[in-house]
Amino acid sequence: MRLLPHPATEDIELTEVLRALSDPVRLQIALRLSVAGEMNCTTAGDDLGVHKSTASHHYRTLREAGVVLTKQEGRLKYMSLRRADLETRFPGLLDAVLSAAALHEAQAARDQRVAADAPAGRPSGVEAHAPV
Amino acid sequence: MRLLPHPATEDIELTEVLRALSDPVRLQIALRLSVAGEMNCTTAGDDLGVHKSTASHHYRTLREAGVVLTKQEGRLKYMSLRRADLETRFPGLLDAVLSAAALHEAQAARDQRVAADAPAGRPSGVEAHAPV
DNA sequence: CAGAATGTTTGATGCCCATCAAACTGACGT
DNA sequence: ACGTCAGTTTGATGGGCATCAAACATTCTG
Repeated sequence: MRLLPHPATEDIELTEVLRALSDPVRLQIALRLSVAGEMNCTTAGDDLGVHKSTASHHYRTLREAGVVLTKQEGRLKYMSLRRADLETRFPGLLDAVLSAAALHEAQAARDQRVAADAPAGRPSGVEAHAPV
Repeated sequence: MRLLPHPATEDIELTEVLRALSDPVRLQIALRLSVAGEMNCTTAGDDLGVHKSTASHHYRTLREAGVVLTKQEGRLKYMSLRRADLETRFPGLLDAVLSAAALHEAQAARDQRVAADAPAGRPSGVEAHAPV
């Protein structure tokens, strides 16, 4: 079992983590990892709608930002969130991001069902602006 | 007193917010706003080390992402964090980011003092890796 | 050993972004 | 009106990033 190169906990940078999580595909990967714990890359990347080389690029970005830990076992690679390290360095951050992402995903799924039920309906209350 | 165009609370997107805060300059602006409350752009952008047009670009990015609210009063523009809106949409997120940024900034300042005291010293414990 | 499975690496492409400089706009003071 | 102040807009530039396709490396299996 080999470990790929990762940044040390104290070298994880806030802006890098935020940038890593600001991509929809990578956020989705992180969300899946938070639900399923350890996953291999194929499982994590299934149905992401991107080419496998693109997914591989995202795995690397997440790893180099310090968001995930990757270890190789045989011909498979397993990723997991660096929960403890991130909690040490940026308390509450990962949970806040993942909770928000989970809610957002649930809402998106709801919107899609509504759109399927009433394809010509209004766009789900987006016109009710109240920016102040 | 005029209000500039902003996204509605329910239209603020997580990935946009994360991307907006993943730039060091914008994170610094957000941090200043969190300490000082409402600020005009000149005050907020002082000593950021970027050209005023670059700063203006960052103000717009923060506004369009839904992070700040901008209102114009005479020839000045005042920005403030959309704390309540962000808390509604992404509970705990902004506080986690700002706390982490504040700590990180304090650490950076400490590192700089240490570097000034011992310019040829070791690079402040970076060699103590413990990635597992 | 041959072949399949699991990712990674290497171009190539197109887009977006951070930055600066210079011109511009809108409001205020004299 | 004239000049100034505060900030925006408009190129221009350079760099990075997301994506795909194709070739590659490594490991397991028949």
